[in-house]
Amino acid sequence: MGTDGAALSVPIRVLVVDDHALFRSGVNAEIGDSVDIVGDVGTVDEAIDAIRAKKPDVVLLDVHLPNGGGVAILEALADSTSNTKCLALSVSDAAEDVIAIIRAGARGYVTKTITHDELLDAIRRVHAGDAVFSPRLAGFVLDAFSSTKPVTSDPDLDRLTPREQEVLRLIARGYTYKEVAGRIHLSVKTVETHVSSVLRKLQLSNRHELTAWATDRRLL
Amino acid sequence: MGTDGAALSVPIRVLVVDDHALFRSGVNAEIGDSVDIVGDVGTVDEAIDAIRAKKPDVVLLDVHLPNGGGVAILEALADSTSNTKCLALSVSDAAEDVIAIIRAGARGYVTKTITHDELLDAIRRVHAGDAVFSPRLAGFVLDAFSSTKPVTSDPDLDRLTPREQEVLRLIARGYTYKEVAGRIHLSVKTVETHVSSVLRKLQLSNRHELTAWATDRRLL
DNA sequence: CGCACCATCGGGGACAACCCTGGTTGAACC
DNA sequence: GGTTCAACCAGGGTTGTCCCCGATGGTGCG
Repeated sequence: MGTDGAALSVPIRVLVVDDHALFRSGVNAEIGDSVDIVGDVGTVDEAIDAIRAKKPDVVLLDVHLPNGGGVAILEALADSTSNTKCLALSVSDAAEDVIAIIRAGARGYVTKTITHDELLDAIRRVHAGDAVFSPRLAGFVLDAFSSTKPVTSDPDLDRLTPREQEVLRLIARGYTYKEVAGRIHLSVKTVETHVSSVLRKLQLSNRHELTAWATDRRLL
Repeated sequence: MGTDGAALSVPIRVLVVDDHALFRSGVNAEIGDSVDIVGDVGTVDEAIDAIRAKKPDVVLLDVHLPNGGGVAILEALADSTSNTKCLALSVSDAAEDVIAIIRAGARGYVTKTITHDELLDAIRRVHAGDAVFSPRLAGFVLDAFSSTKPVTSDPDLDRLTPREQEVLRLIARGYTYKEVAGRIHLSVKTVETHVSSVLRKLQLSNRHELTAWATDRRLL
């Protein structure tokens, strides 16, 4: 069914980016009949130029390239308004590779162990706006995204008394001492005392660092 | 092939959470032969209790429930060390629903238009550690993840002179006037002047709002 | 050339932030 | 009953923030 689907409508215009010429010609031979391969290049700079010039529908993008890798290409094109989709294609199944290139804007990530039909399907789905991942890899992105390091028992935070934590939260949100005092019915001087001991206990020097500290731990 | 794959090995233990009893019995009838449905519940509290007690392999989780929805269940279980996977199952295909529940820790999201076989496949893949999405929905997560809304031509930002933007960046990072002055070799008074005009042009009242404004636009 | 705008710098003042040294109360613990 | 600690409050001082008023040069423009 692979070839038919593409041949019926306008074929998808694909650019292949990989620093190994043999691999590029392999891709060309495998899927060249089913999609319109508008070019194949081997360097970051060539890729950027080719994407700007030919505006392919989908870029088949190798992750590991000299001079910055696929991420460099995606970042260079981040501001362009084209609707070119990028599908990362790599031998690596390492979480950091996947996360880096997805964060840079790729719409999918498949390993080079993929079959002919699966690759065609992936290209079509990316072109249609879906995200495509080899089975295990999607989990990496979710792990990074859901960012669930609750750190329920934060040793630093535990050293603060309940009242100090309460004040900390309000200060980190940008309220002045006076506003905090009014909000939890204290005197300004008491708020100052609490903030001082919070700063001392956390080894911070001012409320700006405190805000950064709090946002780091997501206690807002 | 659906039934065979499950019957061969130990069947996957599934808990169904949905506030509509009819839907629960529908799921039960559809896939009860292929997986081991260890319970079906209709409220957040029941779900939390049931997950703790029965430790299912996969929770089929409705997104929209009274008292907090599926997100509340995921958050309540975030600290538990079980390896129960949650697959969100919803009528909604809204980006905010998808992002919220994935951020809370769900490992997949499919709409209720799914077919019998697709649902079984989704359950198996989630159980195996993959992430599963209905076609269009994965893109929502990637959009939220790659956080690439540079807003290169921000009209507000353009109204600032280059020097003002430079000072803005440093102030937003928490440096004091004195530190900014030392860093770009100006007098403190000049820094004050620049900050004042930045605050005036952006209609902000203090540096806390400025920090919030800057982080909003990711100019750090 | 006058004019607007930018960048640089200053004085003075009001207020907020931060630190220090105190104090009182109440609850918990030995 | 003495100790310890959280929570509350106060005075006084230094520094930082933000605003007002000004000033000087440089640049580009009609």
